[in-house]
Amino acid sequence: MSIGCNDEPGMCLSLTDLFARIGDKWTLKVVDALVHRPIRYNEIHQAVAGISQRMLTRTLKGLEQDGLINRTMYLTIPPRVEYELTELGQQLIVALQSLYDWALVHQQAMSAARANVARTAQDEKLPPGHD
Amino acid sequence: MSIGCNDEPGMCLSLTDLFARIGDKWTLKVVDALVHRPIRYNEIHQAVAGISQRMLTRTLKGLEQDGLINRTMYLTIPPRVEYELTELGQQLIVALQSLYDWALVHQQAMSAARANVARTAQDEKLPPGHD
DNA sequence: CTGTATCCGTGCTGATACTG
DNA sequence: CAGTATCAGCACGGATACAG
Repeated sequence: MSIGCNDEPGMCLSLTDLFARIGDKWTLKVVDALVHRPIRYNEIHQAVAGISQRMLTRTLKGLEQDGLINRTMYLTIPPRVEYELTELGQQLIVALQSLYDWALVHQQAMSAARANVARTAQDEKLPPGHD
Repeated sequence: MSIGCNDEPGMCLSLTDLFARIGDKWTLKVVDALVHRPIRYNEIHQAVAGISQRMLTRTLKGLEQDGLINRTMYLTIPPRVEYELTELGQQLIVALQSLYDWALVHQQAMSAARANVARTAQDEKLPPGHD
């Protein structure tokens, strides 16, 4: 059982590198916006709350570079650009599912642990034996 | 098929939040160092190439807060502190496995796509039709 | 509509020095 | 050995203005 992030150089590039690529602030959300069907630039912009044009364009470019999405441009007036997941992109979604499932089940445990630590830290700050 | 990052607020917190927690520069590598057995601070420091004391301590604290690892301190001289994965942490490793498998299979495709794009970009910069 | 270009603040990170 | 404290650099991301 290992995820091989400190083994040989070749192994390290896999998970760590994948996270470096899709683990940023927006990529996952943008990908999620494309899950169901091809979708236009502005639609993504609306679907992904809070993203700026700059970041949306950057994220889409990155995903396109990695072969996870396709960009299709229609030279109409006004112009129209659609983005869709490639086969590779769809398979990534599938691979992410198990992690998603884990997160659904265990995020509560993580939050609880975090809250517990926070509470303990609070206690430490109280004057000892002030009863 | 969805990873629910733009759905209701409750869903969005799962995968995105998980990535926010373990998707940073070091967490995965530190976790990987703990996979096999309890391990001491300095051992991790050596196992995870390039990490600074500051980042190692921070990362360990974060993992401990999330309930993914346990810290055990032995008040010997010199002091000795061991870190180990909790049940939760070990289950996370399992969940990461499928993503790891995917990465192993497809990172080549992603790299290829990236290289292809880079080459295309090069072509665009060349003077057209100069034989 | 679909981007690009620029500026700028913030936060992450590494380096270094210090402590129990 | 196992951290903590402080500072400085830089990359990331946001806001805004502009372009095809």
